[in-house]
Amino acid sequence: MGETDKDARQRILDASIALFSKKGYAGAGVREIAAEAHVNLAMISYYFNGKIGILKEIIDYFFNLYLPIFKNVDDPEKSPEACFRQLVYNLVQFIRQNTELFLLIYNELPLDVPEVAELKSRRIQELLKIVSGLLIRLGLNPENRIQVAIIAPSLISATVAQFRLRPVMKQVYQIEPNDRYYEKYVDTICTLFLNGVSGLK
Amino acid sequence: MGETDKDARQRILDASIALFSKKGYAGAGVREIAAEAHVNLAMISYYFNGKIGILKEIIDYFFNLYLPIFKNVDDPEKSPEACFRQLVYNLVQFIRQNTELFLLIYNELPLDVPEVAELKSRRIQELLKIVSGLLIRLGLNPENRIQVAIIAPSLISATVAQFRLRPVMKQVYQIEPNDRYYEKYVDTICTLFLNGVSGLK
Amino acid sequence: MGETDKDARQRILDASIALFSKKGYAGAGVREIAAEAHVNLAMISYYFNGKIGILKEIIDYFFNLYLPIFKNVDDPEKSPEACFRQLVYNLVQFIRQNTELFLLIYNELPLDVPEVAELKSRRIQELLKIVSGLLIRLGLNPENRIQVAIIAPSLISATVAQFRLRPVMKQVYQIEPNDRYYEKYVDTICTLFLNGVSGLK
Amino acid sequence: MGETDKDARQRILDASIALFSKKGYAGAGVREIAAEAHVNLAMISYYFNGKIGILKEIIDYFFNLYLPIFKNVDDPEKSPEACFRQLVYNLVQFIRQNTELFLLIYNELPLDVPEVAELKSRRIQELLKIVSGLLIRLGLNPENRIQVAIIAPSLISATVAQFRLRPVMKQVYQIEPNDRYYEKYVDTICTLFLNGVSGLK
DNA sequence: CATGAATGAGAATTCATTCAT
DNA sequence: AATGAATGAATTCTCATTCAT
Repeated sequence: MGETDKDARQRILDASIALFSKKGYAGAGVREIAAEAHVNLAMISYYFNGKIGILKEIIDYFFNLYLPIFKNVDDPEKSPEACFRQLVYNLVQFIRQNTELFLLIYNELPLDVPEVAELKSRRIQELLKIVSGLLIRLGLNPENRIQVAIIAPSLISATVAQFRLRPVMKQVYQIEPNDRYYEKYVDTICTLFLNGVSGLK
Repeated sequence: MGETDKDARQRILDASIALFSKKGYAGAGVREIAAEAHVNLAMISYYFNGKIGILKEIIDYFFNLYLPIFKNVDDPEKSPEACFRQLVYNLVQFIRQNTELFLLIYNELPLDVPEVAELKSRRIQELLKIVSGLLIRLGLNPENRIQVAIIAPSLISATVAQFRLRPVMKQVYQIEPNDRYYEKYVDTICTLFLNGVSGLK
Repeated sequence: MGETDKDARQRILDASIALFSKKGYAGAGVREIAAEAHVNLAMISYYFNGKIGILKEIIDYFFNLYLPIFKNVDDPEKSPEACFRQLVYNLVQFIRQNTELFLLIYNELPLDVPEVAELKSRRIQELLKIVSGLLIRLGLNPENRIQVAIIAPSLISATVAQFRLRPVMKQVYQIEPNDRYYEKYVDTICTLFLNGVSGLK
Repeated sequence: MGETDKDARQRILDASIALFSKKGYAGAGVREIAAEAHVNLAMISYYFNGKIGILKEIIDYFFNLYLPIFKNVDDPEKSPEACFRQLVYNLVQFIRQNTELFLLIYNELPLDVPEVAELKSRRIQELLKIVSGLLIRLGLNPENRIQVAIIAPSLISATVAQFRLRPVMKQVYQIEPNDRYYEKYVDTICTLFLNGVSGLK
């Protein structure tokens, strides 16, 4: 009984992530989700108290996975550069493994869905503080708030850019997104930002 | 009569850009748009053949404004660095002046709206080719497709990141987005990328 | 000026007959009609006081053409059989020359369009009385109201059946609807009914 | 639960038949149907996938009732005349018991509703082939395709004519459509066609 | 006469949710 | 826990008509 329960719940979450990611929260319907999850329509309200409940749960689920990535790279034994490289590597790995989930959050972030506005805002602030702290430990001047404010989100946006455009990238650049590619990817982003930040110091 | 015509059409477009930008294409309703534009509901179908027609027109309108930005910075008289700085400056100016329009396109880009899929794909490819060409003229190795493929979208995403998060940025970093701020902004992004790219060569 | 006027009016009528015939009165829209007639939408109200006005005019136009067919075959010089054959011949010729108009009236007849109910009813009664008189002159017993009541509409329905099913008839029976075919058609219907009526006497 | 289901579905079908028959498919609205069926508006899409789905179902329902009438009269024990009389009798009985359904199909047949065009065409061809076979077994020359092609649809149209004009018939001929009337009706049509066909042989 | 814009009512459909079972 | 039916609001779109020019 518990088994079936958990299954259905999870199937709804999985289907929602896939569909919200593809069509946006507003663009995907509960019927669609129920069909994709092989679940009766009414189960969505039963488990999540409506469509918005799914989104709330996804947001929480996401940040609980996502924030640790940034917390775990702060290793005093390693050089700041190594920490930074580790962060970008972890970030790319995370996005590769949770592409739909990540894009869904990234795309919905700036959209106005009143019911989750507060929730989103709180989580993003948490995140930005962590990233900022990290950049300062990498050598940026903490007095120069603007610099930090610019580079922190830029880093994440720059990293995610590939994944947002994946379908187009394949066509335009004939890229095959395999392990080797993402190795180069991490390396390029790291070099770009590490050299860039050096120049700013 | 021509006056009224242009007015109503334009008001619909303006309202749509504002609302699509805020709530996403799927999240904004035609009633809302009509109300915001002070226009009768039926005028939307009259002028644009339905909601999707507005989006198509917006996409075309956007790219017709946007692409020239990239085409116009290729001045042989100037150094590559100057060209690059000019590009980022123009880009930031453009986004500042068309924030909602820009964010709307940026956010809708990866979403699946079958009726405009082809249109979007075609325009993005156009864009990526131009930006890639620009980066190569700036010194990146054209043989190294992957590098170009990574940096081109990263540059744009990094630049737009501020605008996507503007409401949060104010709270977290106490930033006042005025002329002076954007001057620094352009400078920071340019230095970051120019130094970064140097490191990659 | 009068020229253009008359032209536009007539084009609206022609387009309406074609479209009403194809899609029914309710199924055809005024925009469609205006487009087909190469006329501005507002002209329909101008000339006909709205969509229903077109239908009224068509009904009148039709019966003013149609009723004389039945009146003109009552020639005392000819035998009743010859008169009957003349009637069916004229009827088939009329339908061939005004197929769309005829089918439109035939199909709309039983439908409930309150605004023209009275008009239709009056015209059909006129018609039925004429046909009944004709059948009596052909030898049917006028006392036997039921017989007349059955045969009069049957004759017309039987005659029009071909035209209603024309697209299907071609496929099923490989019929080519040319002059020769309609000669046989008239002959068959006449023989069928004349022999049939003889048997009933 | 099965009860309620079947009831609502059936009530929608019944109401649709009544209204489509009265006003035509295009002239009747789903709101009207839902009201007449005492059903929530959304149930129409729920059960039939929209208005057109009702029509499709009605067409199928009709022909599944209607075709057997023609198949079941081919009794080798009886004379061809007896078979023919049986057919007309069955046909009239069927139309009396399903007047609205029959008229609806008859009236919509020639109208252009793209979504059901193929469906209609297929069913009518089925029907015509059966009726043609029947007429040939009744003595018509199978070589004379045109004769068969004319008489088959004429028979049905002649038979249905009364029902189409029922409101007018009452006024013009003071007919009371009771059992005795329809007995005479069947007899008249049969004599008419049997004598008529004899004359053609 | 003719036009394009505008209107408001109504069309069909879809939405997320709820209910009884 | 799970279902299918049902609901009512809201969706987009189309309708016939009218108006100012």
